[in-house]
Amino acid sequence: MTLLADLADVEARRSKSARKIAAYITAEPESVLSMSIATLAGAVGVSEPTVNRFCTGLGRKGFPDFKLALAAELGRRQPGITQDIDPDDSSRHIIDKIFDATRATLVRAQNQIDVATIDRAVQILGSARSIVLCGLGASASVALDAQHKLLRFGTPVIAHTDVINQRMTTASLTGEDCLICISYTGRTMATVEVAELGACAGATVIGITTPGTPLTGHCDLVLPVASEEDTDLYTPMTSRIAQLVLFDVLATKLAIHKGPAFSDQLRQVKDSLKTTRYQG
Amino acid sequence: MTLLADLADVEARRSKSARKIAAYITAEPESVLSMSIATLAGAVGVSEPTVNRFCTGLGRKGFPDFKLALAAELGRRQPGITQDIDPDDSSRHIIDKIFDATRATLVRAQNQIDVATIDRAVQILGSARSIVLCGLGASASVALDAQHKLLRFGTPVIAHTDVINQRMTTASLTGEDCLICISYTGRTMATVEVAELGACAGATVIGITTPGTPLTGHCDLVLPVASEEDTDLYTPMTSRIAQLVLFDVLATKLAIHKGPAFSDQLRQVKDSLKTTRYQG
DNA sequence: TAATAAAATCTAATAAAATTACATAAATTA
DNA sequence: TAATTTATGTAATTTTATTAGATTTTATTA
Repeated sequence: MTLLADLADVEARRSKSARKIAAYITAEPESVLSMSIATLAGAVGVSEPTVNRFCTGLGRKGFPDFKLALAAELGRRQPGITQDIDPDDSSRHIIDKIFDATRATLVRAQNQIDVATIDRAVQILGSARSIVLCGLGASASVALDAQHKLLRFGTPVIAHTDVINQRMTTASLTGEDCLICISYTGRTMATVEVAELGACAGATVIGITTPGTPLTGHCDLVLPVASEEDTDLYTPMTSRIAQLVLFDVLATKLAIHKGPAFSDQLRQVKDSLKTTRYQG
Repeated sequence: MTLLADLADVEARRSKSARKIAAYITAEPESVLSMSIATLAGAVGVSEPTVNRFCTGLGRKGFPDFKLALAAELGRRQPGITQDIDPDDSSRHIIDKIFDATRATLVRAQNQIDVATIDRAVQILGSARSIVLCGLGASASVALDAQHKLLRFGTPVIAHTDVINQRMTTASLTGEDCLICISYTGRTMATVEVAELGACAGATVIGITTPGTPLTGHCDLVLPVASEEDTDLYTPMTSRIAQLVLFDVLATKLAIHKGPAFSDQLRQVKDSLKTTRYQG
């Protein structure tokens, strides 16, 4: 179910008209849902059969079937309404609400991701001499999770969750090093100061935070994380989940970036753990 | 979840034919997507205009529009099939695949949750004298995240990510303490041994792991976490996300369990952080 | 560069599907 | 039980999508 991604691929592989259609649909997919094949053909400037061939070419039965697939895809992208938790809710309700809220956060984060920014971050991580991760509170465990993911790449990486250690390490970074500061609020003074220290030391600073906050001022690159919470007393903070998945994306892209020879190293790291486990 | 919920409401409010239609669609919504209005009318045993009126009665423009809404709704419910990541995938594809895989894991975890088990876990946590969290590797950051969530409840809680410290602490637990062991594989020897130590010491042991693994043997209560991975080299480990959300559920239920007086304490903890942040 | 072949696209005709108008039947109420 | 409202079905109409065949565009080769 990667219809929208397939649409992006059309850009390269298919004919001129197909590209025009794909571009139009990518630009405003929602409006296509309420169009007939004639309306869409007119809007794009091609004939109806061309639109129809476009749909069948993408593996659909026809235009209506294509619209259904598009609707399903968009539905997945549209965050459901996140509802506050009521102390009187049943356990089942609470579970559903928390999972729904988490999914909604993921959807928002996914929509927010800019491919070019990710690619630049991967470039930076791939060429960094060392990587330092800083986070406090909930962001501390995100930093540690990221450390665990990045360890396997061979590049020296450390997550600091102690303000003193963060400052000591950061102050002695060089232009070849990369500092990743994680803060959901982007306002934690200690973390902002660490980012500033890192920037002064010449390190490339990547911020994983809410855009437009004090932290972003000291960052060379900001990976925005959807933020729309802290409204309700009981609803948990879900943005850290989005941050974790963001690191999943970075680590995965980095592994691919390193090339096929590197996959042997990944396997070695995996194998190194075998003796620590009871075999199934 | 508007449309499917609306369908359930139809049961009560609308006419006989409308109920028949709603029942049919509720029973197998996916198959309706590939039906024409005539096919559906035939399957249900009503006329085409009746189906049409049913759709408009639910606030849709007509049958095709209804199908689009249904497709969107189903798309939100059922995460796409998790696809392995191909090194040749575009960045957009990789991002979508990772987010989809994460959502799929969440859906699986959500379906797997047993309300009674959660409630029992909350009971245990609520009455524990102290809580010890143990995890290694990826589970270490889950333990730390859980610690961060549980800190605000006042009960002494600590996450250990060092095997020696884990054993030392665990061995000296009492029957009033609670030990939470986190391991996605359920086969990490060190963690299994820690669980055993804790059980011998008399502590209540909660395992957050895959059912049917060595770890579960030493647990008083197992919170299962959907596991279906490690197949692909590049696809990231998503079960830790499910574990985090599981802790969100536990912490939220615990906050409610503690009663309304406790919400003041929650606010105090929140307020205690204010001076560490730049105000927006 | 011109001739030829392949493809992409369009116009027009056909088929399919959905909607509307109107008639009939069922249910509800006085 | 008759009157009235509401629900449902039949058939006609309209909208929408698909197919067939002609035409143009693009690519290929002599």
